Amino acid sequence: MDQCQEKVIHRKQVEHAIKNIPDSDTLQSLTDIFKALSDPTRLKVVTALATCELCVCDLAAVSGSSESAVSHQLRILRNLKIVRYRREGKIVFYRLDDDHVKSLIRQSIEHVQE
Amino acid sequence: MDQCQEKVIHRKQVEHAIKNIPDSDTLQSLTDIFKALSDPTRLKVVTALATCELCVCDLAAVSGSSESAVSHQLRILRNLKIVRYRREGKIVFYRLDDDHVKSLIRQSIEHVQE
DNA sequence: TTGACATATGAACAGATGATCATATATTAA
DNA sequence: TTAATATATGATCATCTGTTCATATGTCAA
Repeated sequence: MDQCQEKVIHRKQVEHAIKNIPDSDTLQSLTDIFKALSDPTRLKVVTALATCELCVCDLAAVSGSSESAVSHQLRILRNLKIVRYRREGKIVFYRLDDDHVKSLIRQSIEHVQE
Repeated sequence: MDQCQEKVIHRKQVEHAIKNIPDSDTLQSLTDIFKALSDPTRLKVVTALATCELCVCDLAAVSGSSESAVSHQLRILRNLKIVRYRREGKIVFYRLDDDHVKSLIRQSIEHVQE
């Protein structure tokens, strides 16, 4: 936008295109959520949690990875507010924080399978 | 699924959750597309292309990165069939391959902005 | 053909990422 | 309190990623 100015060939279209790019906060949120879902372990965890709440041990079994690895990934998902958790004694149950991600994945699957 | 079997605490839920995880081909396609959209340069390029076709130089200006960097990213988007291109003389015009990604991003923006 | 321009690509490098292992924390039961 | 269980976390490390720089390719005009 401020570089390569004299080389821009299609000025009108470029200006229009720039307007369509989300503001940097939105852009950051988008890349965050896409990145969260771009790892197979995390995507398995999230799709599993789309059915019901599960504990860390369940999620390790479901995703086929170690409990430690899952726990690390759950922290990432927690920080992004993609999952919530509740503790019940020794066990921590995770669930999706809301249904946004669920419907996003559902729609993505439709796209991919066409 | 085949490891940590004796530690699984909620067998029923785990079995149900596993059924909800997409098959490995679908999973791969999903992580591919999410990964493609998880980089700010690529996401800017894709959202820009949601308005109209643009050449590499335009996309460099639009995304605020070098033409070389954009070209590298465009190859990734090309390989994933997210963008197409056509050459017109010296200039190569890129556009979205279909509207799937466009609507996916549109929906994601709604999620993020709520 | 030569030169200029638009784009593509390979090599290299810094930074990010995800798994593992060891260890720490939290909870419960004995 | 101690031991056992479930989870969390820090350090480490191999791998992956995205950019830059140099160079190659393709196209057109002179």
